[in-house]
Amino acid sequence: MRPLRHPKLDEITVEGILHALSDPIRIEIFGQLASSECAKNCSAFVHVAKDALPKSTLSQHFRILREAGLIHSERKGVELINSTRCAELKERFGPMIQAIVAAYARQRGRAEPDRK
Amino acid sequence: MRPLRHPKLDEITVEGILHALSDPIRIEIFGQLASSECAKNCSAFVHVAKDALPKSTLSQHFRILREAGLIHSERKGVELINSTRCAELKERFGPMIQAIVAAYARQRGRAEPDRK
DNA sequence: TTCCATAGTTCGGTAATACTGAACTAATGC
DNA sequence: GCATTAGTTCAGTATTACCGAACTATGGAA
Repeated sequence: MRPLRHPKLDEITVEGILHALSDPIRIEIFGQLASSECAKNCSAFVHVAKDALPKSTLSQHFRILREAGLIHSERKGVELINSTRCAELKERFGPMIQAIVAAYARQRGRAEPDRK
Repeated sequence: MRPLRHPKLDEITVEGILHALSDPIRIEIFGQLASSECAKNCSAFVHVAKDALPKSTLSQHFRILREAGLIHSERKGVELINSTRCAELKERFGPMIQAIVAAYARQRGRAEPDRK
């Protein structure tokens, strides 16, 4: 099992971030991680889509978020703990990421106005 | 030749915008359109990449930007005049788009600090 | 008009990415 | 040891992207 690759700050690009967040599942995962600000394992997101996600798919999505520099993943026993790198990213990408998450949250809000 | 498709405001999604801008060529095109705020034809962007772009490729990139709702294209004689839809997008996506363009401009700035 | 040049689009083949079931690895506990 | 849980890697298929060649649309010149 190859070690988890986390890019350095200066290897992170705008295009890479946009690509990572241009997938509905990934932006949903990142949005939830960013809003709750508490670390979560991968399996916590099995139901982000309407159909349960295969874990191989989920694993790829986390890899893409990680390699774009958006999240940090760390082994903790048998599971993987994921958290955002927002603090590190703040200076260079903070406003962009905040604006993206906010726009996505508003979009979700109007798509499902009757969430209980 | 099928007519140009411009999505309505409420058909435009965050993911769609991010996908359109997640390509280096497209974000460069959009950035230039947005910063100059003057409409340009497609061929004006043949040299956005270091190698000249085939026009079929360029055509696809403009289609993707258009169908994501980011630009408006209009036939004017033999050429296509492209401009951003920033005014329309302002309310729902303005801060996000501004932040993306700004982050990308800064990134370019540090990649080529010696532009003359 | 017909012909030609210019600006983009569409088509088709190939190359690169993405999805996901099955097999595998790593850590924990019995 | 064996079983369980959490996630990764592999491999086959499916989708998407790139780009040369052929095509379409407009405007001007002969």
